Amino acid sequence: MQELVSIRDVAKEAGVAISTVSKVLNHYPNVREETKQKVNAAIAELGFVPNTIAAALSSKRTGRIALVLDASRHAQTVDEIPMQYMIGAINMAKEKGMDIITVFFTMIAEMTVDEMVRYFQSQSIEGLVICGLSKEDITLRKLAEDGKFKCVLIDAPGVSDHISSIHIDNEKAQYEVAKKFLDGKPYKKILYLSGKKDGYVSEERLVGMNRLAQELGLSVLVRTGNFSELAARKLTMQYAESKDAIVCASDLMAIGAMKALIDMDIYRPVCGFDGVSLMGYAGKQMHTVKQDFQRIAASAVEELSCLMEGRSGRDIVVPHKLIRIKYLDVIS
Amino acid sequence: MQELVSIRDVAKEAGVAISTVSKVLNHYPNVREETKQKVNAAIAELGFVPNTIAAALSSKRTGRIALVLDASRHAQTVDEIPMQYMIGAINMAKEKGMDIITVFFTMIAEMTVDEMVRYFQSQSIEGLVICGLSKEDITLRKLAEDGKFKCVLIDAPGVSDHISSIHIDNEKAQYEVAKKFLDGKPYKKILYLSGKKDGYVSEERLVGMNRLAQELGLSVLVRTGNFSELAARKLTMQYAESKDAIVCASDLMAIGAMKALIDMDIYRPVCGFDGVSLMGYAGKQMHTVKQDFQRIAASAVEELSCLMEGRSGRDIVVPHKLIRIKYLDVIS
DNA sequence: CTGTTAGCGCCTTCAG
DNA sequence: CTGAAGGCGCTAACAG
Repeated sequence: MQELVSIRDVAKEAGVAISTVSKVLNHYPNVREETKQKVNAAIAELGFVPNTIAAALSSKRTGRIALVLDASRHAQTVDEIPMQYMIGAINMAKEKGMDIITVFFTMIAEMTVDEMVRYFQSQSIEGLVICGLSKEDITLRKLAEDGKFKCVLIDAPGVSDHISSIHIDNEKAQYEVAKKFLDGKPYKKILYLSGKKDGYVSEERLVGMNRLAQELGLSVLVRTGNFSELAARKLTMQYAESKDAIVCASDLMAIGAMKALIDMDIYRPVCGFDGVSLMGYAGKQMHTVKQDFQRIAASAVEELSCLMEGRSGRDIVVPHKLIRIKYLDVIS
Repeated sequence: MQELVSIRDVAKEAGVAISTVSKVLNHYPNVREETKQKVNAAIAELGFVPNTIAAALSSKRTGRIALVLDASRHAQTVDEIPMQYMIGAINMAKEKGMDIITVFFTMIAEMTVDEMVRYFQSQSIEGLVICGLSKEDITLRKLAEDGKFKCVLIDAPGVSDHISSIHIDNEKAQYEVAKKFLDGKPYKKILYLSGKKDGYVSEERLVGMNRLAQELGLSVLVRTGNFSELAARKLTMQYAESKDAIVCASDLMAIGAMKALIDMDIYRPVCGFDGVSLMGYAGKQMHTVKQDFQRIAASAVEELSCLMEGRSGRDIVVPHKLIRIKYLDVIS
């Protein structure tokens, strides 16, 4: 019902062999310019569309990858970050001529490593971009390390021959944004809302914060907010009164903190991390790191395509920016 | 590198013919329970994973669909609605054993109908779920009507033998939410921020609003906000002062209006439409229609799978709810 | 109810 | 540089 014209027809039309058409399709080197022209003319003439399914079956290379992400971890939030990842990844995949499907953590959460392998194999997936793998996701971690699939981890370590890692310099970013926020100000007693207890990025950010504290002689109370807006809200209500300012390891927690402060009817400056536009809706102008999630995901897909061509895994650090963000506006 | 065990091996292991294995795999009726057991045992034993690529090539049925959506139309917003669509669609696709890819309007915006057809054909796509097709998207509309692909349109009309439409009753929803918002209140002069000038859903919502106005004897000033937060902001600044209340055809416009009112330092009640959680961040409690975008997308995928099995297109109206929403909370 | 036999559309050695 | 031939893993008639 769909495919009417096949490589066979093109070959006939161009007066060449099937394999020759295949060769020009796949940009093989050894084809005379002249025949290439003929073939391309025939392709255009017939409106031929190569059948990727058949190509995949034959070549054993599907060019299919999966974007694995968490769309539910933060129950109370909007979905800006995963959406940005998707946009970046999907666009890059298209550019690279790869096929990409999206898989949510929840869809595979209950599976064993083996079941995951089968699931992805049955989909003919060759590579994975995994966003925000946490230390607790041991099954997924094993899947990555297992070696059946090439992997790019966003915001998680674990480079090997078939795994790359891509992330910002969290330590530096936290240091810088907090410094810009605090330096030269009289705020000395800081409430720092950290992410996860043993989270990869959380730990790095905490190191950055501590380094700054040392440097500026701050006293920092660290509390674990689990990247949760609600937890941040509660912690703020509990600890903020006696502090001068609040630094958060994520924008979402910054929003929770800020909303809490409003409800408490006290003012404390708040500093975020991520640069989501949702920040602009929270009320006032806020300092934050700006992560370009679209670009990060795009780079991840690019890296994955390299891995699939045989290159070895590597560690990629992408740059970040510092901004202040407010409703409908961004100030760099 | 991936598929080690094939249907052939299973057949050998089970001591049956290849086609028999295929039959149990595809749940054909005429297989003796006993042999079915044997085959399944062999499958489990060998950890066999059917290769969907080969199956698709052979059967000419790929079970692949595309979710086509707009992730950029409202430049200034977060991406809650498209994300909800994706989650609903992807989960249902998995449940139905279908393969789903996401395509953004921007990726195909410049294409002709023909190019779109080829693009989807090359991806072996058999059906499309198109979200928020507007009257201006004539190329995409033609693609849908062309008949090469089964289509389900979310929030756009156009039922035919191969096209279904799915949406809430916009007229009723707008009537109801505005009624709940206004009935029994002294607000008589209403500013109504409509969506698009000739938009499908916009027109219906406007009808609902007008019906209510008639009924309650309201005077309604209608202005077109294009579903834009910024436009709503401007219109509010321009017209709100002399009005008693503002009714908006989308949550995003409601937020724009509300933020404007705050900046103007006047108070006017605002009513929204959609029920996005972003509303909760905008400041105060707001009335709104609640659309369950996840369910809508899930139903769309389900409907598409029916279409692909040969059923004719139809018009599906899904129920909506009315809620009041505020930060981290929903009041029904 | 089960096995045999052609392909699906393309890629890929291998001769020519 | 080009063509012929043999699959990739599976499905779908058709025989048996």
